[in-house]
Amino acid sequence: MKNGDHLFLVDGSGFIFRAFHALPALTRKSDGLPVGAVSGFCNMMWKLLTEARDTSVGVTPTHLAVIFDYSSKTFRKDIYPDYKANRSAPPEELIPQFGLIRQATRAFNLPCIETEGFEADDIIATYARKAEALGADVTIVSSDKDLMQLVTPNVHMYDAMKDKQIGIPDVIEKWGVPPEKMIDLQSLTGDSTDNIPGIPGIGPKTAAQLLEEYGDLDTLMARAGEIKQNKRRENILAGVEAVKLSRQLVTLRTDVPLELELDALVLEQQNGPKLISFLKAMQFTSLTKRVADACDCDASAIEPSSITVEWGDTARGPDLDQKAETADDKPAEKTEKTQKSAETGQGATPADLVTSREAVFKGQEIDRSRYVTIRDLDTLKQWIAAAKDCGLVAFDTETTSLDPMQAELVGVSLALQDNSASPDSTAIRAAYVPLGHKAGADDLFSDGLKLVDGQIPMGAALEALKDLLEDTSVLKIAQNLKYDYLVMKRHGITIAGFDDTMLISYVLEAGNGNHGMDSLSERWLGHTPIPYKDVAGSGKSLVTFDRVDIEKATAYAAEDADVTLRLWLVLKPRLVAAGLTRVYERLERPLVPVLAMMEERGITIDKQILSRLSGELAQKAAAFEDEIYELAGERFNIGSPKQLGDILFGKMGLPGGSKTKTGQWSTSAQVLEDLAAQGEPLPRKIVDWRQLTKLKSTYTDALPGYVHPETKRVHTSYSMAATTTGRLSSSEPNLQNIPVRNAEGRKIRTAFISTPGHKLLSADYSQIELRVLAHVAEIPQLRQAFADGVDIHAMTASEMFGVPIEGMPSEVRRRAKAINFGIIYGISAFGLANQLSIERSEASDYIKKYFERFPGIKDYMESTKEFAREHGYVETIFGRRAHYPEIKSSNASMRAFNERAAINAPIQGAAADIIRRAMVQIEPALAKAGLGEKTRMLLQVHDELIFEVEDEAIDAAMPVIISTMENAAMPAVSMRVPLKVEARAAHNWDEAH
DNA sequence: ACGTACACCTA
DNA sequence: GTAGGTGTACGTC
Repeated sequence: MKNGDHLFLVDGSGFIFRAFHALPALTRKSDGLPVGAVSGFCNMMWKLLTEARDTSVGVTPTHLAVIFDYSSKTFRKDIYPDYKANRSAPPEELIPQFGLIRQATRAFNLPCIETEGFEADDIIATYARKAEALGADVTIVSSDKDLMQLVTPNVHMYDAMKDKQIGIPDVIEKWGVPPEKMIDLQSLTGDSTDNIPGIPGIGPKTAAQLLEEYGDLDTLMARAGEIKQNKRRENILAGVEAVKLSRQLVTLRTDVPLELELDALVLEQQNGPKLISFLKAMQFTSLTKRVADACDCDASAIEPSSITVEWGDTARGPDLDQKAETADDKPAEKTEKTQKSAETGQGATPADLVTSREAVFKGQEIDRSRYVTIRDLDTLKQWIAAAKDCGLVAFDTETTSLDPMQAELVGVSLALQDNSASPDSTAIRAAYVPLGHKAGADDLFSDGLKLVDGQIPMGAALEALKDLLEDTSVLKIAQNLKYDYLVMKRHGITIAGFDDTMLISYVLEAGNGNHGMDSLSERWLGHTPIPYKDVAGSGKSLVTFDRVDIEKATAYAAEDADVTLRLWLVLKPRLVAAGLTRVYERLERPLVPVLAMMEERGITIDKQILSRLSGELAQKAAAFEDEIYELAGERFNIGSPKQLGDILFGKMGLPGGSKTKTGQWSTSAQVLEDLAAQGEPLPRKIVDWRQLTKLKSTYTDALPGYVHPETKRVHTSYSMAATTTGRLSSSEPNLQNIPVRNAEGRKIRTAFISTPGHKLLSADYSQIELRVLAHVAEIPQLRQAFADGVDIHAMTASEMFGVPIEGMPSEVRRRAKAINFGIIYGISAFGLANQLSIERSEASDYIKKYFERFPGIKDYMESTKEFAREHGYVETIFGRRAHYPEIKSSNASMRAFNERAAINAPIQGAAADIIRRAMVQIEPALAKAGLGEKTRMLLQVHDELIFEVEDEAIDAAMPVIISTMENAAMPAVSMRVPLKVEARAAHNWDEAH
């Protein structure tokens, strides 16, 4: 930097607050995301960059930086713990804009500067003085009086909102003292917003007058005794210490360590498309147009960029910015021009919210006496209006069943931040709206159940709630929202614009405990919510929620909403601070409506097929029972491992293979197979009997019981937050473990059928986990094999054993296949030996050989373990984390187990991420192809998606589904290995698979 | 009535 | 060797 250069220093943090209050409250059209300050910032930056010369600044910048506050733990806080202590939390609408303005800065290709321990003002002061010393001119884009001490003949300030330059005369005019006396003046006056003490009774006018009279602060303090006014003299004499402290606080530091030198701030060429991409995402149409014109770009050809906000972009269609996202643009991570070290941030940043929110809510007593019951429509409407005003409401439903497909709505609860007391109040109010509480004897001798008086009619309440729940500009917060989503969907309401505290917790802490509301409440709020059984009883005395009296229900239900809101306030900033917003917004939140729809659709099963199968299985099992009793010489309960063990290893004296951890003889299939191999007839029959009875009890007998009385279909329930790796789980019934591996079991799949005029279409990823492994561990041979489409297990065998692929014995391939799977599972010699029924030493040799042939695998395993030990978690290529808190356990087997799991998680988890992405993208892709009504996704089985497709649409749907799935990793991650999907359609699941 | 162990189904 | 859920037996309360 040299004489004649002109450095612009933009006070980013100051601008945000100023713009927020000064400019109209603009929100993004599509989803109500508040963007007023962002808009003001972008307009100002564009103006500065393109026409600064024509404004009152009068010069064009050669260097420019945007400076932000980073840490609330500044050196001022060390000097004076109460510094900025009475500063309130920023308004909710401002919160998402802090991050957006940083993103805007990067979109403008400008350095975005923040340094831990210092405020933006100190950084600005340091740059300004350095530049000045080199002979450059400086313009500080800010109107903050705290910066006025920096003004000199070469350093000006610029109030962008008033388009007014501020020089020495302007400072004198405004404050009555020249810039170099601003420190003295501020030391006397103090600053109530920053909690800087100063002298009571002395404001800017008096301070200026005193400084004029005595020259400077030191002289004034030395001669304070001469002041005539009694009160003023006393105050000043009593405030010597306060003035000293204040002077320290208001004096800007000019020695901040700078990571970016002045020369690094040189103004670079604008990247038109990058900027337009951001502006389009913000939906700033007129500025987009101006920028496009100026840089001669075709804005319509540029995709909106991926932006990350703390909350509010809920209504964004799942594919809106999907196409423009890139793997390198992760949230809250360093970019090359961002100086940032870990730790907390300024009142505004997520990191600071993490600290402050936790401090407020952890252990804060929850006052249930404030909960209200809403019994009339007017009051409900008032609450809804208040919710709209806040833009934020916690919501919960109370129903008659845990199954959302069966549940009848009994009431809803709401919780709001109570802003009536003061704008930054952390008080929360919550209410319960009973809608379907019933009372009366439910027997033959009475009139039966009657609705309790004092409840809003269901229809009217739903109509009012619909207005709130479908309004994307109000963020609905729920715990396990998929449940409430389905319940409300069945009542004609499609919730839009939401956050789910369960999913936020899952993204933050998968692997650390569960994510149910009660445990989250204990963990984060130190509060135990009323147990459900205290309200509805348990066991024999259990009643459905509609029979709970309304007063009790209010305490329970309102508390749920209250706790949910508190959890959100505590957890949401953590998400941003941890850089996990993207995982949450891409892989979790958009899946909620998708899964809800899948659950609602269900799948048809043919009860007759199952019933016939059940009969066959019963007969076959009975035949085995006779033979078993014959061979055993007595009747016993074959299903009891204990009794079976006594027969086999006690009475019959067979050689016992192994014991279970409780000391019982193991009767596992493995042990029985071994005995059968020695020529014993009984164990084989036990194994076969078990298989038959397993199929009967778990599938053919149980499945018909899950057929919904009205839809006549089976509606599974997916859990989004059950696994550590990111996989879904399925229950009631579990449709992810329907038999497939042998002919007898596969018959059960034939009972899963399509409705007339449709077929079931099954599309599954081929070898997805090995492909992920090839990608993450960068194994050249594996990548090549997948690129060439060769048999991966045969290739492995060939590499390891030197056997040519042509004419390879199946046993050789089988071993290689087991090893490949073993690798994914975090191989151990013990496990592999078990799997292949070979000696440990032999398994050990295989593993050694494998590592020699594929050294990248060993590297991957070691580095993954190291990462897990260091961080306590591992990450998928999409950024999802899986936590292994026991990875450093002193128990060797526990430690080894955690290491294997940690090795597996990035592989299994990435595969899970990929299919999640596919699921989010698939319905829009089908809709775009005009197949939305004809193709319905029904089930997910980890690497497989099952659709029900109209016969005539199958040929069109199949390529859409295949390409969406094969490209699902893109563009977030560009896989170095192709993904392969195989699909087939048939009348039943067995033939389709 | 509820929790745990065992066995076994899936990817 | 990874990740799940469910049914049965059997213990405890």
